[in-house]
Amino acid sequence: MSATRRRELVLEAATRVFGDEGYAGATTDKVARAAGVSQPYVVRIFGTKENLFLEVMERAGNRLLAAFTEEIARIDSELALPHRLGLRYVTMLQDRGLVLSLMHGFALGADPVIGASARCGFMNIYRLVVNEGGFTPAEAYQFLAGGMMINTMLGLRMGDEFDTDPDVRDLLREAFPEKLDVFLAVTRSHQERA
Amino acid sequence: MSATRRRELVLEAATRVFGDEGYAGATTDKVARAAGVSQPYVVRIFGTKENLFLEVMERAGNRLLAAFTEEIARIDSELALPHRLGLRYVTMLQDRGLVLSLMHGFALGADPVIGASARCGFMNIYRLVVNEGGFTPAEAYQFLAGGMMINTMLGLRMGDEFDTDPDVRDLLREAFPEKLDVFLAVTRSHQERA
DNA sequence: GTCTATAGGATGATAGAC
DNA sequence: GTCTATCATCCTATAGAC
Repeated sequence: MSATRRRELVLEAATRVFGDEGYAGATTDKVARAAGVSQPYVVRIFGTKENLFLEVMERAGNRLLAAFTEEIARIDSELALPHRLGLRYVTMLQDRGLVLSLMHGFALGADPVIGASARCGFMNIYRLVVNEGGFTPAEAYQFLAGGMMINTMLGLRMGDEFDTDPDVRDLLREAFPEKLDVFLAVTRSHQERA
Repeated sequence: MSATRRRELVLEAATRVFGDEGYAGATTDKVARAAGVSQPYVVRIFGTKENLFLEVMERAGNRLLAAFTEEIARIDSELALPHRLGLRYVTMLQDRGLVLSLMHGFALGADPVIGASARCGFMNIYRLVVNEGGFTPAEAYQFLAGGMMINTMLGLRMGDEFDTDPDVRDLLREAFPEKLDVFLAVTRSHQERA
């Protein structure tokens, strides 16, 4: 297999593993097994575990930027842009690890390397919606706050309790006015842990 | 020193360490040194590292519940309750590790033990503002979303970039309409990492 | 490109003394 | 109550073969 193709496969596996276990909790061995290669080979490709995580975060950030950019460019919709970006974001949760890896990175701001990268990635989204999407700072804040709430619902696997707790039902209905089905499909399908 | 007093000291230290490094990233040895005791003694008190983290999360959740309960009971203020709870929350950021430890827990929903505890703690806050504070589900969602956004700004140590990036300034002004000074004081003081 | 073998360094937990 | 000593495990990274 070509180096770039293998690289991409490992990045996808790493995104899932980091999303579930966090940076420190994930191991290069788990990533390797998820990707179907040997542990030393993962290290060989990315140099260090830290670097692998940085690439996972960068890739996730770029995917979000690309999707939002695409949505901003659309002119065939009657819906308001904040609304459309929200729907698009929920759709992207299907790549569960993508958002979860970012969330783990967002909590590691104290780390000089990971923190710097995470801050940069976050601000890139802010800048996009303000500069290209025409959001006011207040609108951008509102939009990002909704996103962080969604991240939290995903991180908590809150969908697991949708059927058993009526309060969870109420809260999730509020958080996902139109895309509740997508959220539930994403959250409830898997169950892991070493 | 009495067992309960020592226990509390270790819990405080653990809250700081877990907040900075996350569950897996933190070590019982770092907690021990932060508390000024030996590593085996930390394990002796709490049994396992997992159990220590659970107690840290529980303690943090209870502190939030207590503060919000107190604020709900107040009758001498003209400000609306959501506003007052928001201000109160920002004040509590001074215990930086408290909120950060919770945030790390919120991202570990895939873990059967930690996830269950984290979901429970989160829903306790939701239930409090709905049942005791009289929030509608929509108001509760709005309130919690703001909280998650604040957590993210704290986790990212966004305050570090307040002076160097005008976009960060705009965003933080939006996130902390009145308590920006408190947030900056909390975020900028420390810098660590093993 | 990809693997096996393994070095080297933590880390959580236990045993047992004081 | 609290420590020192230590074991067993795990994990990142390197060496080197195919």
